[in-house]
Amino acid sequence: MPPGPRHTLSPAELATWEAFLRAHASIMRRLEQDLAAHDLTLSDYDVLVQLVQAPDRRLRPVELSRAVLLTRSGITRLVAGLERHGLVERIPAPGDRRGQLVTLTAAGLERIRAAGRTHGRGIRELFADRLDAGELERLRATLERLPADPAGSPAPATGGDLGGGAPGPG
Amino acid sequence: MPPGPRHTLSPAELATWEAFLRAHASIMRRLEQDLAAHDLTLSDYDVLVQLVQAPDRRLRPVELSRAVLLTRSGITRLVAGLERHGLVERIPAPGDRRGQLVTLTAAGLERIRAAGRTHGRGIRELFADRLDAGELERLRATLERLPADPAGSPAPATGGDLGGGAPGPG
DNA sequence: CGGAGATCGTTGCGCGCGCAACGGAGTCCT
DNA sequence: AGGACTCCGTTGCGCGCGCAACGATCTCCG
Repeated sequence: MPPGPRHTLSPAELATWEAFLRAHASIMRRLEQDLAAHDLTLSDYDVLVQLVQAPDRRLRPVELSRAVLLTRSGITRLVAGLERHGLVERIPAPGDRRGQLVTLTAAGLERIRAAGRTHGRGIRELFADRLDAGELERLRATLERLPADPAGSPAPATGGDLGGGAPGPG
Repeated sequence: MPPGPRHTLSPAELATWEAFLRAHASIMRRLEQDLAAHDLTLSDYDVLVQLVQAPDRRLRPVELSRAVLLTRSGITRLVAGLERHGLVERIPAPGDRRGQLVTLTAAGLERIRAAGRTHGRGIRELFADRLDAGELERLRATLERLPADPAGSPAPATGGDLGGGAPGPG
């Protein structure tokens, strides 16, 4: 009974898969701890990064939810927290009375810059600096053959709010 | 001002890092959905797998917490859920009146076998089958150069319960 | 033996987040 | 104009999980 699609993972496959999980878990935990020193979660960080990169440093919540791995409701509450801490402000969106614009404050800019240095250093220590140029490039090529879908199944154009959902990679 | 340790991530580094995050997020979401069809979370699955592999298919909760990415309190509640669904039983641990043994029931065994097929197929589709043997081996070698620490900083032998914590990779 | 300290499982609390549903507002089509 | 969809941000609810603290128990050592 030669090859054909197996129904078990080979030891090599299993070992690689486990190394993948292990590496991700360890790195993320460390990065999370690092950001905690700046009083930020990883999601906070992602959102603030989107804001610094945005034109005029302002974005609609729904755009944030598309750019980051969070639903609209998650964004609502996260932004509320950032606002309480004075890192962002919410102003009514010009030309759309439903929505608002989330804008980065000076304090927010300072915070994300400081956190960004920490975060960048962490990624280098835990990830980038451990791989040489060739390894890095091969890793990228390999990873890009794995799934990178933004969300679950696409949405049929049904009724109300239903839809493919917000969470896409960050 | 030639090389020296930079303070920014190069575009190549950033792209690889992002591919890493993206791949992990997409794959995990899919695997989670697959397991939901068996009414299990990823943590449920991990715990059940530990049990099938254990001698006599029974383990102490504290051993589960060491084997899996969960604290003792997480294990308590997760096992309570599994017990409610009849997948495990808890019996007093012989020789240690503090603790118990979590044992897999027939239903639990059946469930983990079915879920295991689904899960294995998912990992193959999303991960293993997308890489050829050489790629897989190189990926494993690369990933094993990244952190794989079980927990945060090691614990000084202080007082009471404090300690490096339970969560180790799963 | 007895006491100090460590370990086990549990529990109260809080956080982060998704899902579903809502009212208000925009858009499109007749 | 007006009705039907669609989209926006918010909110109530529930889940999963860590942290810290507790009582019960085990262990080690004088």
